[in-house]
Amino acid sequence: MVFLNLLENIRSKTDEILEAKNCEPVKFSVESAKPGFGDITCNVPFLLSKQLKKSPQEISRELSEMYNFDDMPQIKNVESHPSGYLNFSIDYTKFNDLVIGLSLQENYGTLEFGNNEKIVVEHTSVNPNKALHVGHIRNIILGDVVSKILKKANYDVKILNYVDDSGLQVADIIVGFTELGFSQESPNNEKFDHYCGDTVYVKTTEKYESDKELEGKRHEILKQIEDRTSEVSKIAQTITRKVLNEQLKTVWNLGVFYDCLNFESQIIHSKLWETIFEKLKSDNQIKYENEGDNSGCWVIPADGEDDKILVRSNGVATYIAKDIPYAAWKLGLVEDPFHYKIHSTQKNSQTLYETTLEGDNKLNFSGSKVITVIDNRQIRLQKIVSGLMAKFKEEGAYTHLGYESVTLSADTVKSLGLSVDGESAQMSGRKGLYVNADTVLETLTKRVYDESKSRNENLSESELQNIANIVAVGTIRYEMIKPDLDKIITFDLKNSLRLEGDTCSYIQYSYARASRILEKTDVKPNFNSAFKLLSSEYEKNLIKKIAMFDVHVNDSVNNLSPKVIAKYSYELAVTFSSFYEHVKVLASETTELLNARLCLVVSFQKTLKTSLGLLGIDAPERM
RNA sequence: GGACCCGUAGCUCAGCCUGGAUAGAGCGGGUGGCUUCGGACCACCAGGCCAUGGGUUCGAAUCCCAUCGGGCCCUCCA
Repeated sequence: MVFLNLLENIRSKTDEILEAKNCEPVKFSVESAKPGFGDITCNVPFLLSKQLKKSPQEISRELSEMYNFDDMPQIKNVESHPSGYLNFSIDYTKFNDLVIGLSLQENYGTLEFGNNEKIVVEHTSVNPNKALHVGHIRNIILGDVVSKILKKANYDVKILNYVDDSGLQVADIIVGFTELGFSQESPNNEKFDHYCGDTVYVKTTEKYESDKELEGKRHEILKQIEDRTSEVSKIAQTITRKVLNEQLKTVWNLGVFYDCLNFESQIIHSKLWETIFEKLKSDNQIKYENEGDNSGCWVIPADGEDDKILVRSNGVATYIAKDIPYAAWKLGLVEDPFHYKIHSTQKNSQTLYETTLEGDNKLNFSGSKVITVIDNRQIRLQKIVSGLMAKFKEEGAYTHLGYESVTLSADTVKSLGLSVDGESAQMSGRKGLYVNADTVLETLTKRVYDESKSRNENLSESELQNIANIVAVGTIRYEMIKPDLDKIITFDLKNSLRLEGDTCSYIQYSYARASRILEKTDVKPNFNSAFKLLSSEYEKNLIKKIAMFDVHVNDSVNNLSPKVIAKYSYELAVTFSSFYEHVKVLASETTELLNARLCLVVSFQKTLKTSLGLLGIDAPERM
């Protein structure tokens, strides 16, 4: 910890001063100051104004006299600003050594939040009947980055992907295969998930319009899928597995990996629901309706809303009745009915497990906390689930990490050969209104490849491919993480190809430039030296930005907010770019200064790499 | 009808959780900058009644209420 420590020390010093003055405790802030107002700022004079019946300015003056930084050499002084703030200045002649030293450590920015507590993150959870589209990417990347941030905060994170292999959407493509005669092999080597989504699913649901009898078939098929011994169920198993495996390839290409796949069909089969159902009844969490619209149903009350039906009058459980046992399983509230077997070895060579009802291999993928990443359209249901879990466990044990959906811009819709009313449109699998994740990644990779090739004459084919991949994946990730969770992302194919300004490639470029500096000199940075020579504004700004990494990690963990790290990475890159432009490292006047600056460049690189690493983005040496 | 989310520069957004100094970026527009580490860059200019109206407060883009505009959810569908 660097900056957080500094803030914490100033805070406790301030607390001591307030105590000495016999003040009532107040909740004041100590935070990094805006440029021109010192380095660190505290607003406590404003908050004491009423209590002490003095102006903030007066209090500020009084307090500023009472600080003593003998045990905090990194703080130079504190000044009382005419506005009333207390502004602290950093003594960079001391601060530099501390920051540069710590930034080299492997665990730089790591915080102790989790105590190695087990926490489950579930994300992706896409029906295995189609290819992933840009909307799914937001879910996947958010889930992945949140897991990485939690790991950085020392949680033991288990990542799950729930495979809904027995829903109506799956039944729809099975109808296509069994009733409409679609081939179970994709034509022309088309990726199987694309074939199922783009052709079978769209064509089948289209046919429902004109063929009501066919539409009735889907429910029949759905029933047969749920009977694991049926022929249809076996076809469904084969098809969904094939689609899932293609989906996983896409996900792996984005650098996302899981610990375990959970199949809905097995959850249904495991009778977990029956266990939970009894528990809900005996705990009086649900009630049986004898009259009214819901007569004959088991319902669960939702505050401020209509009751939600859990079990229909015909005795069949609704879909939310699948979510509840699964949530309870994730929290380890029920005896684990599953065994585990290896599904595959992922692209990063990490083993991926899957649930199975056979075998005897026991593993544990539950956690004392659970985070479920699902878009905000499901917020109502997720509230019911988390409300129930709070009653079984404790408040906050089950968290729904929600986010707004991804829509398509009018231009992008038109490029798909479809029409729109407004400026954007919700994606729809049925209407074929979506952009596949693979398509986006391929288009972007090509774009980066061309760009990089035009800038580098002497790079080999494999180097270019590697750069294109790193930058393309980074760009998609960055664009998905950067906006607030509550903001709709309007995806525009053309706009997504931007590589200038506030983009991932800008950030990565700053890293590549740093690499060039280090490469062009024979001097090996010697960190066993003093860095007080780094005294220009550009150098101090960069050091301060490097130091503030932990502040942002802290913020992003506390608020489960990945975008904080995206913003920090960009700011760090901007600060370096300015330094790069104004401080000519290799033209340094003395060897001491050259060495100090080279060390700063290394420090920057390490910090940026770690920060980007939390976003799952690679930093290229050259691009 | 009920629930939730959004509204900040021409456009896309940050800041709002945790109220405080001069409301920040990027794109687009305008100007300047490579005989010096890579121009995917840097430096600068123009552009804002922070949707509207009330309230709380010494102080509101930020908290509360209402209104308007946009989105989304609310099936014995999954």
